[in-house]
Amino acid sequence: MNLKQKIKDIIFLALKELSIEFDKERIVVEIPKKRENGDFSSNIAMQLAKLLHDNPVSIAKNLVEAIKKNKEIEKIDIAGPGFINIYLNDKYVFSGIKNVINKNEDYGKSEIGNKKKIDIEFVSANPTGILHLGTARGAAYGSNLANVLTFAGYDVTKEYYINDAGNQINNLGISVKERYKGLCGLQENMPEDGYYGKEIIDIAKFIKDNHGKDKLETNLEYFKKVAVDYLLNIIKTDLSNFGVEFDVWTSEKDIRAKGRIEQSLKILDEKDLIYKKDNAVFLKTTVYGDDKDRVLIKSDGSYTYLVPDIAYHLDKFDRGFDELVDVFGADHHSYVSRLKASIEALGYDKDKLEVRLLQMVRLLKGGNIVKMSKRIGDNITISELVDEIGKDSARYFFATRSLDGQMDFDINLAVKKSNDNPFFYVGYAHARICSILKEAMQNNIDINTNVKDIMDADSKALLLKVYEFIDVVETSAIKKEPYLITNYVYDLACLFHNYYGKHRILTDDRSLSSQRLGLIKTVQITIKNALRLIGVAAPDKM
RNA sequence: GCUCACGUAGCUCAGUUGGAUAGAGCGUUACCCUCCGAAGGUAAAGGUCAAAAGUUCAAAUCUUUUCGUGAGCGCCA
Repeated sequence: MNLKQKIKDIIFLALKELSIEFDKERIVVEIPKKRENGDFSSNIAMQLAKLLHDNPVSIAKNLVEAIKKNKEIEKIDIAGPGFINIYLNDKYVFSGIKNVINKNEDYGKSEIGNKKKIDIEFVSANPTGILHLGTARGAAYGSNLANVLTFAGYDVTKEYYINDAGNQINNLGISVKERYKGLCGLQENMPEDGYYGKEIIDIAKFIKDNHGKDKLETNLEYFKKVAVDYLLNIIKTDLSNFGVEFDVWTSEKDIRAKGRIEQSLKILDEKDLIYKKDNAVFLKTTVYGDDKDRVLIKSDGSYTYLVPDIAYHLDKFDRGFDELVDVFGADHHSYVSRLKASIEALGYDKDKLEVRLLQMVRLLKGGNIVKMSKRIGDNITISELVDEIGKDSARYFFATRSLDGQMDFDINLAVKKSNDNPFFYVGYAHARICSILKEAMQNNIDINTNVKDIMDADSKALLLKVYEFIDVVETSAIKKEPYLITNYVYDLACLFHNYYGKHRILTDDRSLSSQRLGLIKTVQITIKNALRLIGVAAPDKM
């Protein structure tokens, strides 16, 4: 149960009782920063002041009378310019402990998603190199978002789009072939826009080790295929080690083979949205708000990147999703308007596609910016990241940041300061609780969920924080901002550490001890569930 | 020049349906282990919320302008 939502309901009913018309969704209930301002507070009276031509305090007075009647409410104040501060009844609050413990790993789950089918496409890095730091951010985001949405009751598909056709793959094939020629003792002619990563040489070596010089006369298709397979394999392994798994891998080649391109072009042509100019074929994206029309077929007869992408989105829409999410790097932001325009041109609702842009990650080494480029190959790969600071620590780090705002990642600092990582702070809270629970078990002290003797302000504050989890999950899902989970779990850990310092859990009083155990068990469950959503395992001991 | 982000403590960042005295961590300083894990807690110091104007009971938050930082502006993807 979402307590904040419950308070909204109570206020809504009170308004009804006073015959005041007000949209329920517009009622604002918040958790005050200061505990003395109530467990929950609302500015509803101030919002209504203008509407009712009355002063907020007198509106609040009437509302308070109506709200008071609910048995869950202990006390209600009017403060300052007209805030309504609500305090919940202790008995009511503490009776929820049982529920949290019974639900255990399902605690925090919500139904707001209503099984809505949603497709999240992320990473989708071209198989022309190894995944680096920048893609790690997108990988973490997409994976966390999928977890949160699933927990909130959505039907989620995680999808990776493989650009395994087109120009870049040609370049890849050529690069590998040239490296191979080099290894075979021939003159190497690496193209200027080729790929210079170490892994390209590895692939060439791989071919040479298996086939010697037999493949020197083989056509480019062979090199392309070997390279793509080889790199995809690494990409899958690296993602898996980073805790990121996909449900669907869609290949551009397959999309082309299915005739999706011809199908898209036909639809656009029938709508008269295509025209020829300067020997090229243009799509009238300006009709749908783009700055200028975009080329679909170049004057040399080949497709631009936009064509297979339109075909791909057509394919996704036809698979029956209620909503599509694309996660792109900020360097593709100008692409959003033409993609949306294209979707509208196809006759689909462009608002069903939500594009999330993630700002760039800058890599620092000892305070200096390292230029990251897949072509040059000077970068930190995901696997190096996992090796150096650990999967959980890395995942936690990316999860703390919202998508907007670029981030600097100093690898030297990340390694050195690993003990100061907030992940350890949260993990430590969990480990501490586990340790206490273990100690209790050895002394045959059971958990008692029937709490009645520890209804002090600190216990209540801690428990209310636990209850906030479900609201955080819902907000995080609606806003598609998984970092809210990280913020929350940090706050929860902070409250717990504070509580631990002030209140001894296990004492000579066995009854009191077992009640406190019930309380901290809810904290442990919540931390564990929250961390699971961001792909991090909660440590039982450290 | 145009488009999109961002600018909050020395550093890294929360504060995003406008709300009460703007908050954490790191770093600095002083305390707290006879006792469930001190990878912790308590406290101090640190702010013109980039700047200005506007909207209103109320602005870090919304609007406009200016400055700064980053990304993009292709018949590349």
